[in-house]
Amino acid sequence: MLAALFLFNTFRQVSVSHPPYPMQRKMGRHPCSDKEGIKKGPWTPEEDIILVSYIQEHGPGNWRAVPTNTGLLRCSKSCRLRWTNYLRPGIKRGNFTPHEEGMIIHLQALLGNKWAAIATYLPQRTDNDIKNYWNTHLKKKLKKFQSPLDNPQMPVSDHISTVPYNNHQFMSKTYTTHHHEQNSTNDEINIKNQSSSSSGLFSRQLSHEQNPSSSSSSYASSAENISRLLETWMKSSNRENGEFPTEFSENGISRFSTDQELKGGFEHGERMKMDSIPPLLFLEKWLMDESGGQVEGDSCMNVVFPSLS
DNA sequence: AATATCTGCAACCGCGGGCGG
DNA sequence: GCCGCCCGCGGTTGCAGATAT
Repeated sequence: MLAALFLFNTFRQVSVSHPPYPMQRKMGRHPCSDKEGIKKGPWTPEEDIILVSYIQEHGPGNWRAVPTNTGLLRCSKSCRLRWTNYLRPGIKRGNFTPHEEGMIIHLQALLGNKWAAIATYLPQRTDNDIKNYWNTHLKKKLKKFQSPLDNPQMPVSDHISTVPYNNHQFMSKTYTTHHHEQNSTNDEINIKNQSSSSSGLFSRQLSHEQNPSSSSSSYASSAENISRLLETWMKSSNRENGEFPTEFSENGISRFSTDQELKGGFEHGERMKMDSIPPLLFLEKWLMDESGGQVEGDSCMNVVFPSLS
């Protein structure tokens, strides 16, 4: 337990003095809060933990009260954004699959830049992620095949269905079929109605939406997000003083592809890569080792997030 | 190796809708 | 109906890292 407390306290200190996140930077104008003492820019792991702990206890919403009740020096808007775009349970990060790409392309063609509406069909992705992916990847891809779009006789969906996406000709079959069943003034409701009576991709997606396991306030999922932050710090600490185990595997599968990966860590101010970070199990294992087996499973979580116990 | 340019994406801003007083 | 507050959305910014020169 002492080791665990040491871990948490050290984490707090390290995250403040040597944040793995980039230092706070200036961004745009300052209306959300021109008030003194309101912090902006990237969130630190410490802030993330405070926010997640609070939301776990009180649930999301009433964002205005969050900064007051947590002591976070952030405006309510920033808290909400951090939660919905990053810390919220069930968020999938990393590369978009061809399936997801197809969904986005076709939904964008149908709905326009209604990212929130599009995101409802990709429950694991945030509207911000989808928007970013569209602006940085898909727009360019589609541009390459823009010449057919100059033909005004051709429906938009037909143009898009001609895009030679690697392995998902399924897009053409499924989506355009649905699209042709309706006129050009489709809206979200029409799509839902269609999908509910078909066995296509939309319906599969919708069935997921109707059983949104990810929408429940699953602490485990939320903890996974936070665990990423912790693990990054732990990697960094390991590099500096070597007091963490160099390998941990579960079910015979190594959590780290290489020793170098584990020891790599991040330089101060280096930007964090969220994709390649292993789960909370590493933290559990280390706490267990350090505590002689006294801290494990839920106890681990209680140590890291004492407010939840 | 040094510098310039490009890319990805977290976080910001302003606007508008919903709601209660 | 008006006002203020809260929240969600879409567009934009600016930095870090990657890539090109």
